[in-house]
Amino acid sequence: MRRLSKEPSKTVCNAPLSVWESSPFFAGLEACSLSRVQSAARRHAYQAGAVIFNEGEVCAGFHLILDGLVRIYRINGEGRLHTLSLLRSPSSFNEVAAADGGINPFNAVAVTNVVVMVIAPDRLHDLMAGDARLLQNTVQALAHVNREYIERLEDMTFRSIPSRLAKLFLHETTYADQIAETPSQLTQEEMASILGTTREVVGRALRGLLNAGLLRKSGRCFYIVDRSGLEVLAHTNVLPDHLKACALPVEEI
Amino acid sequence: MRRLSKEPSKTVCNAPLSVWESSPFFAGLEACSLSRVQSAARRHAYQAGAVIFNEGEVCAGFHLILDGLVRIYRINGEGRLHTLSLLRSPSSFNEVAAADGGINPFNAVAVTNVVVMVIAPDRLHDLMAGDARLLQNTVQALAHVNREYIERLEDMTFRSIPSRLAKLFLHETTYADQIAETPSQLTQEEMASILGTTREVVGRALRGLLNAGLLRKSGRCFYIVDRSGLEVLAHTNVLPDHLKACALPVEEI
DNA sequence: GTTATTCTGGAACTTTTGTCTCTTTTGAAG
DNA sequence: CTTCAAAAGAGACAAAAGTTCCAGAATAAC
Repeated sequence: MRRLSKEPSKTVCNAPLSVWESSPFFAGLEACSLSRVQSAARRHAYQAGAVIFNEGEVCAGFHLILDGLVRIYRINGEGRLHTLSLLRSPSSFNEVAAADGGINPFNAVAVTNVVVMVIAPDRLHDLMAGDARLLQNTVQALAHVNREYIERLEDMTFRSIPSRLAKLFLHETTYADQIAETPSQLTQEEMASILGTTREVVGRALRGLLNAGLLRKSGRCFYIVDRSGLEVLAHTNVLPDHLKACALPVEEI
Repeated sequence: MRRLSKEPSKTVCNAPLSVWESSPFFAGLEACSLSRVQSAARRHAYQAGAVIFNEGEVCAGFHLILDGLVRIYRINGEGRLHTLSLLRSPSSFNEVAAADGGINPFNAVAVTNVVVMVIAPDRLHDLMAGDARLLQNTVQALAHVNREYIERLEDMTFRSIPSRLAKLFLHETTYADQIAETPSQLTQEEMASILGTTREVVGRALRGLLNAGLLRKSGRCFYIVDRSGLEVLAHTNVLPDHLKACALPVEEI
């Protein structure tokens, strides 16, 4: 995880209001309403690596990222980790538990040093009761994450790993809002945890995409060579015919 | 799909109001508000097999099932079908598109003859604007489906097919609200489309569960023999050690 | 009843993914 | 510049899932 940049972004602290306004959750609120929201929020800071909250615990509330990178993930019995998203400012998370007051549906850790604003579920309910626009925004935001999960579910159900990887590089729809780093910055381990597989498998798939001429590599970074080829792979689950020969291991050509 | 019962349920028509009241979406609304909602809804009837709406089309609105069985599904490029849920009264569907006014995120077809009440997204927005409780309910409902999708996503990411099958039989959390038929009534084809795999693979997994003594079969119906064994399998992804020998093909014992 | 259709059982095989192991490369820290 | 740890490359193998095929059983239609 070395290559996820550890430097805090500088832009935020100069204009803290803009973070609130640029979050779809608080977009379009009247000034007085927004300041009520802001005074209901508590500031929390976490060191790199620190746990923000765990899955299954009583609702940790709504979190808005001011600074830093946050990993949202689940972990299964065998210890395999599935990264649902990597988020940075002005993204928010845990809207679902904040909305229904239930347990946290996933884990959150600080990848870098992180600063978040937290609104407790009770406070959020009060705020929503007093501001129809905020409630509207919540509905919109929940609908949005919902669509993202449906998309992810279909990826896991139907798409091969090379196909998911192609999609990650294109960071289409599903990943666009969620993955904070460009794919070329991610380690293979990191990609594997996003795609729900292992490092070795990602490595193999990357070699395939290189051989097929869809990507090229410079140092450890990958760059897109053939965007339309990646799109075909992402959408159809198979390499286009005219690229198949290139994708074969060298000795079989 | 023969074995999904085609008989309409009888209970509904006698007390149409109760369907509205028993839907979490409309629970707790004041009488006048509820009747406003009801007058905003339009009744649609579909014959068995008829398309209710398609994925990607402009929002078909909020649907509340009065009678019959509805399949919610997605389909991929190669024609494989993933059944997201099988719903009957008083379930509702397409809340997400109704809430954000976007395109339908999935397909819906009538498995049996179906009667639904449909509220157009604009009308729903007006209703929500005039009733805080309805808006609250919408938030709750969206949060709920969200949790279900996170759960399904993890199933697809981490669980083997025997494990998912065990979960289907227990119809835990995720499936409890969604799967209208008891698993023993579903055809293997149907189970496969729910689990995101093929009929043959389901058949193999079922034989495994039979051999392991977790299920027994009578005619074409399966019954649970060892609930705790199924739970272990559903949660850990592997058969408990003391059952492994039983699960081996006969000639290897 | 008989026939046709749908559903199931199951073998044999291919492909994909996961696992294990090892070496090599890279970049960061001293 | 050297040393070290993390990351990547890669082969060999195992396991799981998908595919193809055909035969037999159950149910619905006639």
